Amino acid sequence: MAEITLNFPDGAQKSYEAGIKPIEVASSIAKSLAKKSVSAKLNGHYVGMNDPLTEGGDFQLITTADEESLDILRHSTSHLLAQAMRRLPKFAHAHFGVGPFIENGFYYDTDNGAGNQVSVEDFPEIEAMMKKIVKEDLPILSHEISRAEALETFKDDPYKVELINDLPEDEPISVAVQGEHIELDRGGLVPSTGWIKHFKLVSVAGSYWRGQSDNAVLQRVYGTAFWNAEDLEADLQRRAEAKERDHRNIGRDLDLFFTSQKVGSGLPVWLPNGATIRRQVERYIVDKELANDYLHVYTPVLSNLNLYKTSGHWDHYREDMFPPMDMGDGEFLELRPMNCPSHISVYQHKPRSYRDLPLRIAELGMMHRYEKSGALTGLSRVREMTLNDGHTFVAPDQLEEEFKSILKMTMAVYEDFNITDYRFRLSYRDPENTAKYFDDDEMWEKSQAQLKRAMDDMGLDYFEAPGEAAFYGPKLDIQTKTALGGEETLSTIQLDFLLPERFDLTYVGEDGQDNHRPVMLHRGIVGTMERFTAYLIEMYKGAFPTWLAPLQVQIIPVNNGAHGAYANKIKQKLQEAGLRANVETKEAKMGYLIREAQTKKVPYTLVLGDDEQDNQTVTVRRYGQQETEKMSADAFKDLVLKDVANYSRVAE
RNA sequence: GCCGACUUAGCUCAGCUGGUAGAGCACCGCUCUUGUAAAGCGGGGGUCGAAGGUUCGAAUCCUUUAGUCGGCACCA
Repeated sequence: MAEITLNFPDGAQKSYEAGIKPIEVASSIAKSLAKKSVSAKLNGHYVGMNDPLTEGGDFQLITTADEESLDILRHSTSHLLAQAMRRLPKFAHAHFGVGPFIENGFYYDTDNGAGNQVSVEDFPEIEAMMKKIVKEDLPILSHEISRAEALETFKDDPYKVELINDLPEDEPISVAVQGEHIELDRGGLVPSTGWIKHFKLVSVAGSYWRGQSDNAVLQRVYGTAFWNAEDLEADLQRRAEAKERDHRNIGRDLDLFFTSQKVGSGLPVWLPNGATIRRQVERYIVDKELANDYLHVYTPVLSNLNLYKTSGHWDHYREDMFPPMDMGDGEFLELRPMNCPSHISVYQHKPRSYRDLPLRIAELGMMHRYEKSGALTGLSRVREMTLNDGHTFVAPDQLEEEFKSILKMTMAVYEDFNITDYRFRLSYRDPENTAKYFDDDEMWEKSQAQLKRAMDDMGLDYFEAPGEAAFYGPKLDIQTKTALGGEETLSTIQLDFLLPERFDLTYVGEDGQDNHRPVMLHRGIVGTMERFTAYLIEMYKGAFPTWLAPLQVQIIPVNNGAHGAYANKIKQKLQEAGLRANVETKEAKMGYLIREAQTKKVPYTLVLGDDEQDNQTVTVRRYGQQETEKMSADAFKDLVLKDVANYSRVAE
């Protein structure tokens, strides 16, 4: 029998008889290792623990201690789900799409025919069958098959047939078998169904086959799995707690904003509390921009449609714009979907010299987009929004430096908000589908390289995302995760060689010629006020830092009659210092009022009675704390002012 | 926009197979009136998302429609 040589990750080499299984290799090293080994990798490809090794090479065992093992578990759980559904009469003839692991679990796309879709009500029955199959502890074995065999095996599964037909000619096709169930599969599975003990089906939702909106919609069943019950329980708990962070719930509980059918879908109304938070953010960012040489302007939300025809927005986004208003005299007005053409008009208003550059125009610009109904979500996806928009016009040789300075300002803002969880994404055009983008290969190559070079210069980590560029150029997007786990763009810096061309922007160079073409940078730091506020709500779970809190100080007189006047005096003192304070006059027991101040997450609660009044002091209780502290009214004022001045930064 | 689920008082929700609406919190009133997470009693409030239909009778069944939610697609 032939021998094969395996190279282990620690550098060791060992020879085995060909046909040996990873489980046997593991046992030869240590019994305990065999017990916790989930799968193996040979030369970077998965091999099941019970599949024979026919060749040597770099060999690695994956154990339950490896992060990767969770992916394997979840991938296996998706197969288990499919097998269980097939065993139930109701789903015996269901067709299956793909069933991969994802970040927090797995999903499987199913098609049980219109009107018979799987629903959450079916979950208990499916889960019960899954558990039964786990008990059967069916071995999971993989092997290669020919294309013809594969097509024969999956002939009743049209989606699988499509997948097989789309595999490149030279790609080997493998399947995974567990009991009566067979899956088209590349590997990375647990040794047997008995390994899958702790799992849960989470939700089901429609989803286009292969992500193409002209394809059929399949029912995507989501689930998750863990190695032990505690982790599963903790994850389900996390999912439930994430809902408590949802800005839509907090927005209602704290009276921040509402949306209603009466006003219109996707058109949020900012209540006083929410408006206060927004106003603080707006004042903050405008001041920051002014300090960074931005020139703030006001431009109309409504403009001549031709502006957007020239810019290309009309061509690219007509479907997502509000219909133009026909004024009857040949003029068409459009609710602007973007502010760039307005700021370009500012640039064009008079001849520009190279000495003016970089020219930085900024505005809290309100824009309207007719977002598809299914996309609307609270404040994070709306039809009317105000963008923290800025456009910088630079000479081509100033581009990289300006890019870097914008990025520095952005990161300084993040520090003030104590935003630490973000990633840089370089968004390039999709090389497979260049039709959606401005057609100038050289421009794309050059600007994408410039972007990358600037990031490398600054020594920042990033990932590259083909297909995420704007139609006019590549961009740097700063990505974050929302409370509910969604990926979201917080800030963006976009390179634009196109619009200066389209609008024929020029500046007078040192040579006196007014034929030099500037480059534009589009940037948003705190994004739209709507989305950013939603983000803040979720990040702080409604417990806003003092500088943003709608109400900063709640004052509770022990007795309205006896201490009301003193309470009002303190309130006035605080208000004169620019703070937001309120005296509670409701007739209620103190415990009740204290509780209310805490549930409304007011940063500071003052209780004022005889003692305070006699000594001109206040008794302070901070949000989330039980202890109280007595201090002079002035000391308290200074304390809060200092807190406000610190923004959200981590206290020194 | 697509698929599915949901829509009952300001909020959270109950209301079995059709017999014309209920709780808690909130709100208002009264009683109580001095110290850190819910005092007691009483009251007002809903054409059950909307429109059509079936029925002697519809919150409940059917159709259409709107919105919300979960995803997908889209996201300048």
